[in-house]
Amino acid sequence: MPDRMSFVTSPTDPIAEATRQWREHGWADAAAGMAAITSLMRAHQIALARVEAVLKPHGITFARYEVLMLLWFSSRGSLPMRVIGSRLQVHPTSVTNAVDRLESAGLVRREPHPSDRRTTLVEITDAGRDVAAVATKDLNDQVFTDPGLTPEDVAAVTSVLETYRRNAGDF
Amino acid sequence: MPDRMSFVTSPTDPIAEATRQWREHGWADAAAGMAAITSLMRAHQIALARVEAVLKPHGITFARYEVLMLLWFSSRGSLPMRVIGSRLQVHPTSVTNAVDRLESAGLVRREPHPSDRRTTLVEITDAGRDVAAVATKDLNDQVFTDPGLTPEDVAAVTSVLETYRRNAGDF
DNA sequence: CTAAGATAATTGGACATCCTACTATTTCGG
DNA sequence: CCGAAATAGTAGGATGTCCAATTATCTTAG
Repeated sequence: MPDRMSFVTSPTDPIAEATRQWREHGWADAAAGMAAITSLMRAHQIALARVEAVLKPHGITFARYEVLMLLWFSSRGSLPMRVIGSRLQVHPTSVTNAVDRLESAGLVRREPHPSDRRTTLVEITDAGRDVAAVATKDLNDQVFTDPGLTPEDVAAVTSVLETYRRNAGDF
Repeated sequence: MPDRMSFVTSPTDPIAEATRQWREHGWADAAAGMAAITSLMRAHQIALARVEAVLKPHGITFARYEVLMLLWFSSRGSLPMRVIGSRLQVHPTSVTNAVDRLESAGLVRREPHPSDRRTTLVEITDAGRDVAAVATKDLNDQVFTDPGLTPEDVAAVTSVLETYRRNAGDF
């Protein structure tokens, strides 16, 4: 009675299935790379959803959280837009977007740069520091402390992706 | 003259810097998980940009490419919208969006399901098969065959992310 | 010292993703 | 066998990301 029990059988991993297809079509040399990159896409989707779910009650997204933490950790509590974009490796327009929303929520404020009038400094507010602290506590407790892998696997994936990022010129 | 040579010094990895901050703030237990997940976000960004750059000349995005490949590999060349969403693990509205654009480009067509009128079948066209074939060749040549990591690292990251995905109920 | 080039930020447009309805079917329990 | 519940797909809205173009402001070469 295999059908009655089908709910306990593991469906095939779509990526394993794609790998099989790649080999069958004569693309064996590319199969492993395809699997790695596709895995990255899916894993990202899963991780992002988990993180966003924790942040949602605090009224921020991961993109805005990253901006907030960057400002929180900065010595003056403020950074130029440009620096934020370069640290987070996102397009200047994404920074504008994130800062717009953070500013509307009162978590940061824009200040003119004292010596370069092209530059806008983004400064974290007290409310921003509060949100950053509470959100970080929740993220640490609910996601980062147990991200869903063994500590060995966590270290392994971080290490390999560090190599990948360095090779890509990420830092 | 360290300043004159600064262009050859490696700037600090923002993730390594964040890890240091996490430990300093007493969140050592969460530091590794934070680093892993943040690495995943950055690596995803890099990989997606590379893939999209290759697909752009073919007039498709990675999201649409995945739909196209799923249909190409299917025995009948067609699948219900619902199945596409469940294989790719994306929201039904994302499938609607991708299929709308693929259909506008003539790469797929919507057909009524013969027995269930709620269901829409998406069928790949000849033009769709052509685009899938050429785009795959380019992706294999320009990205997947040499994704930017050693074969060992590629295997390692794929394996760990497979565990991650399985733990998350991805398959 | 001025004009050309570089840099900082923003605006507007294109896409992808999700969520919350909402409609149309199909399935199923009393 | 009929009405409630489940399922399939879509429309509208929010968010994030990128690109191209624009405005303002430095910087620098001649």
